Amino acid sequence: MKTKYQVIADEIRSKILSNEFVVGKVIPPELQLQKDYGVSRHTVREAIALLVNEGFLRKEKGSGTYVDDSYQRRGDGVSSSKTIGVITTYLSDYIFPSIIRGIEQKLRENGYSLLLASTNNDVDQERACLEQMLSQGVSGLIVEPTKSNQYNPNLAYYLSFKERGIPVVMINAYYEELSVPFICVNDTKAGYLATKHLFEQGHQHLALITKIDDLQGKYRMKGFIKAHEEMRTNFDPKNVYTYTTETKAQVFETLREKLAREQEVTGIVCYNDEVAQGLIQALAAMGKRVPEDYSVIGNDDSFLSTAGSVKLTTLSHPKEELGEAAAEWIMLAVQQEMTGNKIFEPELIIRDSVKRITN
Amino acid sequence: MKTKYQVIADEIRSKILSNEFVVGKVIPPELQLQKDYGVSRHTVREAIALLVNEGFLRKEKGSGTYVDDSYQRRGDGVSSSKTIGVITTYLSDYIFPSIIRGIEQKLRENGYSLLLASTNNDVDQERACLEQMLSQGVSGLIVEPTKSNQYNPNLAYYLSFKERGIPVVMINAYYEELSVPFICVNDTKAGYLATKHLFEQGHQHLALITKIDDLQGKYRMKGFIKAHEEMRTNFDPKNVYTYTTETKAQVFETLREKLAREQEVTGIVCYNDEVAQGLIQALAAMGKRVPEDYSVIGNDDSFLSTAGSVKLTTLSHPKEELGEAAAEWIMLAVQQEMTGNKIFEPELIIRDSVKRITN
DNA sequence: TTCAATTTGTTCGTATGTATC
DNA sequence: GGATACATACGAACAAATTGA
Repeated sequence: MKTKYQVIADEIRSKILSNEFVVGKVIPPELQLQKDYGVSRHTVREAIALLVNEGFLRKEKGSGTYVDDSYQRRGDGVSSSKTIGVITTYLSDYIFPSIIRGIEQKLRENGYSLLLASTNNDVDQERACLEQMLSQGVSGLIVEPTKSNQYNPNLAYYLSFKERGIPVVMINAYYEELSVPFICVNDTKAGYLATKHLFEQGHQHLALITKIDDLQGKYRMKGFIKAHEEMRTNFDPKNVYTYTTETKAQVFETLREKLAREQEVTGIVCYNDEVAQGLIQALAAMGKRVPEDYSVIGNDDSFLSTAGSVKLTTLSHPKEELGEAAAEWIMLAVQQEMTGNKIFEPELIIRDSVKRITN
Repeated sequence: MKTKYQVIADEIRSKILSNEFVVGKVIPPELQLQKDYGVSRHTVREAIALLVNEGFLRKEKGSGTYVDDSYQRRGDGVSSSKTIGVITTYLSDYIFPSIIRGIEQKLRENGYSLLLASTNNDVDQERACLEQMLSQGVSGLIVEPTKSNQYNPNLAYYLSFKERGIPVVMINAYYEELSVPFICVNDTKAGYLATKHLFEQGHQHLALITKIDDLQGKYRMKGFIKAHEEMRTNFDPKNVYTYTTETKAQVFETLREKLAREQEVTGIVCYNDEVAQGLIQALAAMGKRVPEDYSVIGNDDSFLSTAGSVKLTTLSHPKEELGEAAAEWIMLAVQQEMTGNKIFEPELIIRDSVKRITN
């Protein structure tokens, strides 16, 4: 269990790293902190002593306790000169290993080191990762945002990087509230191409399964809608099934019931290959086959698209290439050479999960 | 005027420097010093805290306060940096993402950072990685050895870590020339269990495909041989097919010719699931089916074992758990608490790629 | 310049928790 | 298990430096 003074020290450290306590300014006096945290002055002093030792604070008798930044230029962390931080949601799943591989490869070729952390798509863990990167003094940061379509409580940390002149680039998605450069796939187009392909194969009533806690899901839905508009077709909002990281496990249960009632639907656009393969299994459990009974289309061209019993029609994703692009971007940015956003265009990859329908 | 605790600290420091308090020995406990100097315990603790900070003393809870000599090598690598280097052969392939995930998870939970690099199983790249880790000043290193069964030209670097007091632990394999602690799977047993299972299912003539540039392949072969000895059966050395990282691509070509000539062989033990799935595809191209024509057994229980058309009978691998164990080991080692090697025992996982033969 | 308020520094006392031998 | 030794936490008092009225 953490001791009181450690907890208080952690909180103060967080406030420093998120720029709530600004470098060079005083923090509240001991008496105030004592009241704030409901502890004795001794305990507050222990916490402060810890942070002074770490180089986050500096005390001046009679005046106050000031925020210091000497922790950055101590031989403590890694030699910050050529270290790039990488924060992703997941490490071992899906296409993430490929992206990380692309980043690592490129960085090491150029003599940079890679400091890695993952958030498991949880904002509290994201905060911990950001604090880690700030204390380690990385010279650049590549981030895949956590829950990019929800309000993010860690924006202060990102601003903190900006104020310290540490470049940040986002991959796969970005926080719309924040003007941070990004390297993404054109997800609207991906959703559009998937939907259009099903229309072209003669499907008239489509469903969509999409994730709505991240921006990719939102944009893929946007493409789904755009294709409908272009076809001058209306779609039934009931046929849009949404889920989040937390409800992922239950999505197929609710879907089975609903799909049984919607007899018209013949084509289903999926958020990604993982969902598409899950859907195919769920359909199989209902006695429905792909592509005979339903046409299904995935996204990301992951190993899952060719791993299951049905080879998925899907959309391409740059993976390694995206990782390499992010690495190159950040290395340029560290040398003060800023470049613009980069957007990869997805392409349709036709395999076996879509059937042509003729009326 | 000097404060009381400064005076006391000065006296204790003098006693250390004049060898009255000998390096490595305990100094009198707080209660005693309190009486000696006629002050409160708190004052004694202030004095001791000062000296601990200067590196003259080291406190051990429940035991005592010891004289330390770390003040002599200050500014050196003794710093409390909390960065662990991780070097693996591959990042995005096979079971490696899971292992890395296990390491990352555990390290971050405990406030450590992870510096990542990969060698692509190439010793030159391994050297670059090791140099990077040394210059970054990591406080511990987790390594999956590159070509562990071949002479390694980078042993000097590993010795360099040892000299600097930076703990190193190897995972999956180790360099036999080097006495470095390791966390591995019992690969001999894995090979043995696989072979034994085929015997038990009635197969009498077995082949082995194994990788011989790493130790795992060597040990898995050892298990293969051990099972034969136990069965008092001879095996034909012609039926042992070996490959290396560089010849991996061609292994199935040579195998197809040879297997066509060896009519007796009905069961094949594979180095891992990747090879097993490749074999199944190569056999399919010859018009042979698994398990009807050949029984095949994989290793590592990777996602590949259930991804293909045939679900593989294989052997378990701890993956995440191994990563976590490595992380825990290195964190203990950084705190000078050394523990021994750890060996995970594999278990047989029966799926569909082995057929029972009756004569 | 002085003075009072504020803030950190030093020192005492006491009680309880927890690791080690 | 019990004694020892360090760890955490509370409370109180006065000292010393700074700040701003």
